[in-house]
Amino acid sequence: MQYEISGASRLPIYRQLVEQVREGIARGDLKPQDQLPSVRQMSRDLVVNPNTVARAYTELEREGLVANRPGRGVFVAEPRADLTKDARRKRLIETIDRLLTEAVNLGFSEEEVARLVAARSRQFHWNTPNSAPK
Amino acid sequence: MQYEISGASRLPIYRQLVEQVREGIARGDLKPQDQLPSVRQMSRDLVVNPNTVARAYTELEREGLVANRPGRGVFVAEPRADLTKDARRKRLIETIDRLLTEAVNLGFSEEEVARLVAARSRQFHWNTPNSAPK
Amino acid sequence: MQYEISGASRLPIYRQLVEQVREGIARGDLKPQDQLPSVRQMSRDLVVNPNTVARAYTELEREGLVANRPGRGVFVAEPRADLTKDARRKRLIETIDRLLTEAVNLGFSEEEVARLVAARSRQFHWNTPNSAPK
Amino acid sequence: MQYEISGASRLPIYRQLVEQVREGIARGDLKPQDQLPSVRQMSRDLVVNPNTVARAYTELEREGLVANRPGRGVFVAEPRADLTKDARRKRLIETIDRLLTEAVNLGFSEEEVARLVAARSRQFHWNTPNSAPK
DNA sequence: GTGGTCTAGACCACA
DNA sequence: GTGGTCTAGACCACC
Repeated sequence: MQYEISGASRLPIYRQLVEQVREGIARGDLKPQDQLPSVRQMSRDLVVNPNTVARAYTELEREGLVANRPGRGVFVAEPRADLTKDARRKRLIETIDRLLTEAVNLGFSEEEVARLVAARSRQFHWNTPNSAPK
Repeated sequence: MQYEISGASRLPIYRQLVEQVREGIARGDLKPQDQLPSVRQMSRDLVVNPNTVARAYTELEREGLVANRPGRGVFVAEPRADLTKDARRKRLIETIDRLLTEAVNLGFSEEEVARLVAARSRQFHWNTPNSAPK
Repeated sequence: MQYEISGASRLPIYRQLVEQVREGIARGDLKPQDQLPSVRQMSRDLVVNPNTVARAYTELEREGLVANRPGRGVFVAEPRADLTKDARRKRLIETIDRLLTEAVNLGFSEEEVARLVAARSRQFHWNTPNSAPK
Repeated sequence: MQYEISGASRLPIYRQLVEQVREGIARGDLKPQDQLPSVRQMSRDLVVNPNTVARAYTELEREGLVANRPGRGVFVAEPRADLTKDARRKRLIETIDRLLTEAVNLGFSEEEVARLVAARSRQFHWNTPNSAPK
């Protein structure tokens, strides 16, 4: 996978990295057990401070998306479901409401939003209903 | 409308206020020309500094969602749509991708997301396709 | 670039700063990716409160003219044009009418105004018609 | 002439009035010696505080655009030229530069601006070069 | 070092 | 009463 930080973004560098990994996993570009570049490698590639990369990895580990195996590297974790169905629903609904708020404020119609969501969905790597954690 | 701020949130107070007003407008709880609580009133209610409330209102004014009328109060503005279709689309798609990323990471299926989006949509106050800015 | 604020002006300090940066960009004295003086630097130079400078920068960011990169500084943004042609036209015409009103009240003739506008135009850094947003 | 205040404007009411009279004179809708509505009349018509109207008239008198004849009313003044040609030029150029700054920032081309200025000029009531104060 | 947020408290303009 | 501006000074996140 290709990582890049936009010096021009208002987003802190470490957050840009976190987002890219999160999205990489969601799109299926990163699969469980894939190894991420080492902190030093990544920091050289992107010309950023190693501390900044380490911080991004720490954040991702805290979320359970990657696992740090000391001495060997950082790997994409197996999907876990440490949250209850209810907690996960609640979290998703918050994000959905934020999306709908923005859509209404921007003047979109309900249909346009549904259509755009469906269109973008095709680019993601969905769990089959069966494999979804219960 | 009821406003509340949570000290526990990672979101700054003024952003929490902005979000709540935005959502109030999107849900139709706040209608054009409705008066918002005065800066001082709100600052007393929420026990925050008046400057913090004023900052939220200023931000909302810059977005065109409210109009500050010095000496008279702050009011919900008539909906405008100054942004090009392109700029608005781009902004929405970013939010959609964030949503889908989170949904996949949380283990939801494509259908579940579509269903939840449709369900939550009913609580919002959509523009009719005709009145939507082109 | 040289910045200066006049205590005698009826314009608030932060607006004076905003105007000067806007004009600097329009004249081409400030180019995309140029770094502006840091908040603290500028506040020392002009002997104003850092908050006042920060407010000017925030305002400019909301207009899309500069980008604030936390921890790194404030930079001139790449030109964007998110506003619809209509919204931009309306805004410009308001300013034009204010100009013409003043010109008439000051006793200038139509030709003098046109001539002066043309003369001053040469000092600005125009978009080529092709690169202008449609 | 018809006056109106937009409760929705961010501009103070008295300034809205000042602007309308200024523009009325510049467009030729108000001619020298025309009588303006009395403070009480105007305050009733627009449903605003008489103090607010009085304040607008005071401002206009200070600018020399109207003359208050105590006991008889407020009248549009004869065009005067109490400012030197140089002072008037300087003032106009400031406004022109503000216009050009905004035009460039909004992405207009030099030609578009010249065209728009010419178009709007036709709606104003220009002094003939001869009658212009020297 | 950079910008971002918040508080406390002051003074002004507007209605 | 309303909002708008400014200062002083604090603390935090980021690089």
